Amino acid sequence: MPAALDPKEKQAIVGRLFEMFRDHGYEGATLADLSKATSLGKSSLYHHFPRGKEQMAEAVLGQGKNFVKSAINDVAHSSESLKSRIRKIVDAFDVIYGGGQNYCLLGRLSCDGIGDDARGTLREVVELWIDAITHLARDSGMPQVRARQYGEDWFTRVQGAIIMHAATGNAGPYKRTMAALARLAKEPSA
Amino acid sequence: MPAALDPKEKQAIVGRLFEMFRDHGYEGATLADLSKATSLGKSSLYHHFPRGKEQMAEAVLGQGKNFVKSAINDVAHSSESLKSRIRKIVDAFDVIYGGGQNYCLLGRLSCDGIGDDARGTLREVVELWIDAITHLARDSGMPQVRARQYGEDWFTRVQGAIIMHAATGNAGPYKRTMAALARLAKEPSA
DNA sequence: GTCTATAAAAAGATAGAC
DNA sequence: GTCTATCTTTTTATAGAC
Repeated sequence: MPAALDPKEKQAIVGRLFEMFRDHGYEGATLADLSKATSLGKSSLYHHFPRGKEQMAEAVLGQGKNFVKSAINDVAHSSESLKSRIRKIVDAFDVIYGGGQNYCLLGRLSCDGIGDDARGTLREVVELWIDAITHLARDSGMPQVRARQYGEDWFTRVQGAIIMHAATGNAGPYKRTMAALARLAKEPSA
Repeated sequence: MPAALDPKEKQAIVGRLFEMFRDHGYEGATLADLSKATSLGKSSLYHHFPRGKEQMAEAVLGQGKNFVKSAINDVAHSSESLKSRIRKIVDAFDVIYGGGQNYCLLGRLSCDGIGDDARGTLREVVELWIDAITHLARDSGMPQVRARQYGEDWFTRVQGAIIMHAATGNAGPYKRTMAALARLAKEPSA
């Protein structure tokens, strides 16, 4: 059990690692970068993550999973009105993506050489995300198969929109993607 | 003029570099990797690309630009029927993306630390791509503003579909994205 | 134009003191 | 739990022979 410091502190450290992996990718984030970002020496990082970067990526994806579970999936399955759930979810995405200007940790790491455990968690996060949107689409009146496709395609559009912004600075696709989700609450079926 | 070998050979070398940058990203592709992939010693690579990886990435993106220009943009603006143009373009994407199983060089490098010249070329390639799809949408009967959005959003979906496949192995979004383009030829306006 | 050899820098990882 | 110091390996880059 190499963890024995305040969970709050640990979470804050993982949060800094999160930003580094998100912004620089797995290969692009060096130990020196991660050390500086956390204000911890390299040895301290190894104390908390004995298996090095690989374990740090796992922790970061675990935090991402917690976020998606609580701020996206749980909200989608809550008992609030469809409109209210969608608004909260769009807001959550806007926060984590800075209105479409940030990179996405999931998209970034999905093409990188992360370990098998991290990759498994990555898949779980994506599934939680898609399941949430599928549920919203279902509640808007779509039949199951179509709702599932909607969920997959909406995830797809978000990921692509992040790349679009990175490549050209154009945030239009991101905005339209969020607007499309909001329309689910207004149309009998989209 | 550090280039003085058969243009065909050079093109083949850049093609191998293309695959390495596409599959491993800019940071992830090491000189050792690139050397092995091209069957050229590191010194030989520096002979052809004196500024190292940065210049290699520029060459690779230049080749990508040529491809998008000739196999996508020129085709979109040709005098063939809309249906025929769309089929050729979908086929071209299927070849370069292996039916949605390959990574995309553009998406990959757009988040990496490439140099300013390479980034400029990257933007140009994306613009050629979007312009091509916009032109097809226009020809299908869409008004200009909507057609441009269609082009941007279609690029977005393709990029996202590549990430979806990388993250989960699901090629559905890629297939649906290609199918959506094909539908442009069948509907009076989509 | 390509190679072997080598240098210089950076990255990942560990030892051991405090 | 954190640090400084150190070590190993990898990566980038160059020199110089062929």
